[in-house]
Amino acid sequence: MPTSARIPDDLQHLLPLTPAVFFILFSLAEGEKHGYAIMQSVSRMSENQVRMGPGTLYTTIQRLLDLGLIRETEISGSQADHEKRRRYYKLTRMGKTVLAADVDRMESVVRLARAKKLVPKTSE
Amino acid sequence: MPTSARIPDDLQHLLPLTPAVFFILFSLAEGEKHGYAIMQSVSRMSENQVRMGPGTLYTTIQRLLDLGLIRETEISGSQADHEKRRRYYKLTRMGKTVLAADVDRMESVVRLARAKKLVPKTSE
DNA sequence: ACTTTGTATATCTGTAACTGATATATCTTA
DNA sequence: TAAGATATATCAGTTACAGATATACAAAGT
Repeated sequence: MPTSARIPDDLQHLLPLTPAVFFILFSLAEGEKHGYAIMQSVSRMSENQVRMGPGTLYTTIQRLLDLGLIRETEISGSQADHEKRRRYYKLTRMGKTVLAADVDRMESVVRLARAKKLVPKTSE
Repeated sequence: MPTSARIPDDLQHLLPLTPAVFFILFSLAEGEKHGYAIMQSVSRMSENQVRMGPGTLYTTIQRLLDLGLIRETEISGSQADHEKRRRYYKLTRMGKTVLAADVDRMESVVRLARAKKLVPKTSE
């Protein structure tokens, strides 16, 4: 299994991921996107529970670039005019690893909660 | 089922819970605890991944009190001397509801991630 | 033709949340 | 009696986030 790399010490402190970071990484796990598309997909995925304005979006994107969790892609091939101003991002290998680690962590928290019957299911 | 109340608008913005808030509520879901015990249980539950110092702990406790998600309990009955300075807290009904909502949210995120195969499992 | 709405990125200011250090005091154990 | 664990509290600094504002172009309505 290839993507199972360990997380270096200087990124360990990111876990657990903050909601904004998590959703951006999670959104990019679907495939590469530009900023505005990330905003929309976060709204959609969270059923409008999470409202991420441009302030949070673009500053967080910048931080994730600096951390090396995402990177900007060179869009090749034919582009319509309106696509020229878009800036596309994708997860780096490290970004995938960090995201996967946090999903695993969440899964074990949920399992623990259910097992101990600490938390009743509210719906479904 | 009784604990399935809806979350009022003024608390909706708390979701998704920040890591610090989540862990304190989650820890108290096991039963009432004092602050120091919360710190220890967070370390234990997260296998030392989450390090919550006294700064985060006590300021977050104060915030959760103000929000009505936890409340201080009157410890009745016999107490050893060293227990007198402890301050015990427990989840309120609203605290349980908010925690349950966030666990549900996490569960659906994990399910979505696995279903779409967005995120490979790193271990197990 | 013009106005509104949507797309798209960026920045700025203020606030909320978190971090680490420091302080204080008691209890336990060596 | 000194050290380390228990226990709470506060303070100063930083990080992360939120909301507003700005810019600019595209699309669609009237």
